[in-house]
Amino acid sequence: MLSVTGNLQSELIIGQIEENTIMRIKELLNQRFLVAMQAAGIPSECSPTLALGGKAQFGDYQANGAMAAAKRLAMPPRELAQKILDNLDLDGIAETLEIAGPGFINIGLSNAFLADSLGEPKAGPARDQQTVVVDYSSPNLAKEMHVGHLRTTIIGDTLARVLEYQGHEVIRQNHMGDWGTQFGMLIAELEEHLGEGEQAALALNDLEVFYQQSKKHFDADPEFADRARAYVVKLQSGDQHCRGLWQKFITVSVAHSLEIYQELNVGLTEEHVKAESAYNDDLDTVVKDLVDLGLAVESEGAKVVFLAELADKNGNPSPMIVQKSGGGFLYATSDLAALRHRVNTLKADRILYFIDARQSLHMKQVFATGRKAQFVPPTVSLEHHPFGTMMGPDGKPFKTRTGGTVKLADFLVEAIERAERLMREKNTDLNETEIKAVARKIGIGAIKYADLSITRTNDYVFDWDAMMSFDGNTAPYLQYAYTRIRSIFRKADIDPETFSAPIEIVAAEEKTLALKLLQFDEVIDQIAADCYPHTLCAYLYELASVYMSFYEHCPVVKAGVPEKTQHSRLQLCALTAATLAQGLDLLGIDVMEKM
RNA sequence: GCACUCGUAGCUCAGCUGGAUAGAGUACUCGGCUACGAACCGAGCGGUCGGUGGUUCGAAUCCACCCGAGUGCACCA
Repeated sequence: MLSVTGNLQSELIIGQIEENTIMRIKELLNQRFLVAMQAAGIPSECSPTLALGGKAQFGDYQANGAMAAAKRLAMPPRELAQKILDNLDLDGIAETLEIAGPGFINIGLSNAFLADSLGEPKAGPARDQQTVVVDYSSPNLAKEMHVGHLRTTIIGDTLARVLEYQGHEVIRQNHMGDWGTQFGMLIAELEEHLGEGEQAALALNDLEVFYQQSKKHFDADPEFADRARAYVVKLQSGDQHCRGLWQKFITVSVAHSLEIYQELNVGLTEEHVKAESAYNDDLDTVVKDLVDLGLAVESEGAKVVFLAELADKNGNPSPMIVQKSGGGFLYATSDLAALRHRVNTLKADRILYFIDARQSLHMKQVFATGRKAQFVPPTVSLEHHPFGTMMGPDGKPFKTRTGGTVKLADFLVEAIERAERLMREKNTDLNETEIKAVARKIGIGAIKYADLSITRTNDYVFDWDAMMSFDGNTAPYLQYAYTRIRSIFRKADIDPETFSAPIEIVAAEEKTLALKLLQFDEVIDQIAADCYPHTLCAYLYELASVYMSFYEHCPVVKAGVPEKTQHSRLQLCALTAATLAQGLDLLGIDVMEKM
């Protein structure tokens, strides 16, 4: 029963929901509770605080806001909960509503409501579309990509995909390091190789070896070291010869990175490369502007921005050098130039940085300076989303047996080989080419999932065996769940892409699966906001687990299943397969028909 | 010294703006295939949430202090 006010507001709010969102159950319940709470005379600041039902006995969702509101109104909480229920309209949505414990309201959704919701076509999200710049991967081109580049590349790519899925305009920016001091040394080395008649591509066949060579050369030969230092200056001031050598080096190194991206199934291509050197011509201006604004001052010969907002307890401001005493620029300078480019030219509403947690202070400094200099208006969101380090099974940073850095290229090869070996241990009826193709999807998927499924900000322990065990919360388990579903459709000789039938929910396992399927977009919303992809992994794992229970208890194409039931279950299967594939695709992981 | 991050089952990890008896996986012990793919499912075992105080109807979650680990702190990126 609704009061007049409640009814009006109810229509208003409900109208908005149905107009502009896909079915988001939590949002729907939240709105209905808000209306009921207002009708019950509860101040609008009080939230219904909806949560998933912790346990089966607590319902599908629970509203926990009555207790806080009761305290505010100095009323017995259960009494207030009852008053909310009296004003609550969940006709056709909830089947059971009960007050439990000190004042929890447990909501049991109706089977028919869930079934109908699954039948509705998915509307595209109509929320505000933003232009989002996503800065990720950004390897240093002086060396080969190594495992340290994995997290930024994988997590950043997932967020780019998630935001695109939501309809935002995503601009990927690969801020490659191609302009550091080491490049003097590298092009001096390259010059010698070319002088001996070697081809650039050959000399640079192994960037890691090449780097070590030139470093050794630099340390051992003072004359070479002097030339290297001179080349840095000449390069940055536009000397044609140095620029030519540099370009040869960069071309090879960029190509190497692009190969890795392709192998990793990451959506970064040449068009997303916006390397440090691209901002070279703007660095003078950035510093000049900072000086003119009085933000950068001379200190010990360098131009430094002192940030009082990042001062320590003793009041010492945090210094950030934007120009060296010798006149050279640092990465802080090019980061500021990039910031301005992203705001002014790319028109970003939101700029996301997926960069190692060790850069946190640096990012804070860059953001603070960008704000103070008004390079970035307050309407633009600047977000550093840090991540931890990948550790080996010994709990120390992941290295080769000999203690060296692990090249990403080698790492990927090993993952695929391990996947192939495991496949051969199982009984697979795939032929040789199929095994190769599937092993690639499994190996790469396993690596990415191992990384994505851990809370981003924590260090994580990487363990080949755990990741490749194909048991528990791993990519292969999800891929397996997918193949099992597709197998049902093969057996029934039905095309899951075009199949459509009404859903009828009877068994408990069917309800659990239906509810889980409907929660997909709630999860995606959250990830788009907080940039923690592990919640998507957790969701997909739960979905697959719930499906497996359904699979055990609810026969589909076995003998004796009535056609109506069979079709309903096939529809649940088709939706599960589609949701798994969609979710994995957002993680950059492929599925396959058989494995 | 200062700053940031983190201490949850033997191990690897979840725990959403404070909510009910802290959850998964793994390991270990049982049970389930004349197969919609057992690379699976089910059950059991396993916890003083680093410690001590505080805030309140209610704390793994918020605050303070301590212990322990990692990382970063002006001319590399």
